[in-house]
Amino acid sequence: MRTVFEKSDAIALVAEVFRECGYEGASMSTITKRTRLSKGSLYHFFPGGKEQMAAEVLAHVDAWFAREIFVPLETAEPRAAIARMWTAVDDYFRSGKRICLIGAFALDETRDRFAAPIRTYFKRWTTALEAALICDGTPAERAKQLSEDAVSGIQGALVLSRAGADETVFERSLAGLRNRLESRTG
Amino acid sequence: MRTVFEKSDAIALVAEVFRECGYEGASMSTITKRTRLSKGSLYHFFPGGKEQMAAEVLAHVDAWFAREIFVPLETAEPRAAIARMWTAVDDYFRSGKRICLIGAFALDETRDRFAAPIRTYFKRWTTALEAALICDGTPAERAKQLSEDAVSGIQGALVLSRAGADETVFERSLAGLRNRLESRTG
DNA sequence: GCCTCATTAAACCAATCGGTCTAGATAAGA
DNA sequence: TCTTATCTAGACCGATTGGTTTAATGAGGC
Repeated sequence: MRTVFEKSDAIALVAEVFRECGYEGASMSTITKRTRLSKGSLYHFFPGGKEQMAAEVLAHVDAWFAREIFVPLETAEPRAAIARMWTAVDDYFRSGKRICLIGAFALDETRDRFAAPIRTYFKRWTTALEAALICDGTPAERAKQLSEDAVSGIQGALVLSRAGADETVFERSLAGLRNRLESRTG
Repeated sequence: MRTVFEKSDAIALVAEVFRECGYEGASMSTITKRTRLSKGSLYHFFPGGKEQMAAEVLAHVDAWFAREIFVPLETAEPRAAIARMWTAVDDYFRSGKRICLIGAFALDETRDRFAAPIRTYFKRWTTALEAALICDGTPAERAKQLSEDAVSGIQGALVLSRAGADETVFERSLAGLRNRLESRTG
């Protein structure tokens, strides 16, 4: 049997495997099994092998966040953009059931392989949020702290959620972060 | 040449390798190289292999936190115990240069292997902190939220710090979390 | 000084790793 | 319809994986 994929499908499928297993934990055989893509297909789309797969997956994730969150924060009306950010985040991480690939890569030595895209992703997120807060009238110093708190709070909520202490912890944390951001903004 | 180790040394050394590489990323050859322990020694101390190493490392980390943080929160005077927690955390994570092994394990499928100790660690931390806050006069609902915020905030700060966006982000985040906890407590 | 036994070093193993290659299937253009 | 270029399946490769075994080492009790 032969099933034909497009590269964009392949990226999304491979992304999910990296998200679930991490870079080292995702072996080629795991990837072929879970994506149903054969090695032939994978090496056709990604001649650079596993490293290229991960690099393109990171770029794909970054592009999603840029489009849905960073650009709005950078260009749209601050309050609307921030509100949109919260719903996009909750949506993307499926209420804590899905983790942040880039955050996970940052924790172990995988970071060394992809240092630049990882740093850039977080830097752009905090900077964009900070700018939106300032634009909305928050003092610069406070805006910086609030934006870092929000982004790092999201990452922490994902860890706690995945740790399985509580099913509802992600939603609750997100609501708390959102509240804190809004009450200092308005 | 022959160097003799004790098991407790072995656990601490192996822990550092898991922390840096993650469970899957830490191959036996990586572990032998970085710890300078031969396979013979490792399998002598941990007949159950890599899985037993990780299990004992998790127990070792949990014991440290229990002794230095959880038990004080559960039994000592709340304010002193909370103050002690912050210094212990900053110390343990070396100002963000070291990550939380248990948090990292929670993110990928390694979690499925060690679900119970991972869940217990975070549950005990949040519960102990919550109890200390209540004991100090914080309303129950608020105490729950504050304790979750603090623990997840620490995990998030470690992610951001390792992502390398900023050298000082961990200290700054920790100070912010501490402030928030104290201002609502006092 | 001599045993004893916990501990170590390193050769060794099957299984799996990431990666290559080839033969065949198939869609699209001429 | 025939050709061509793209894509897929899976056998195959050497290297590395987690794990086992065996012989040697050496500290501590006698």
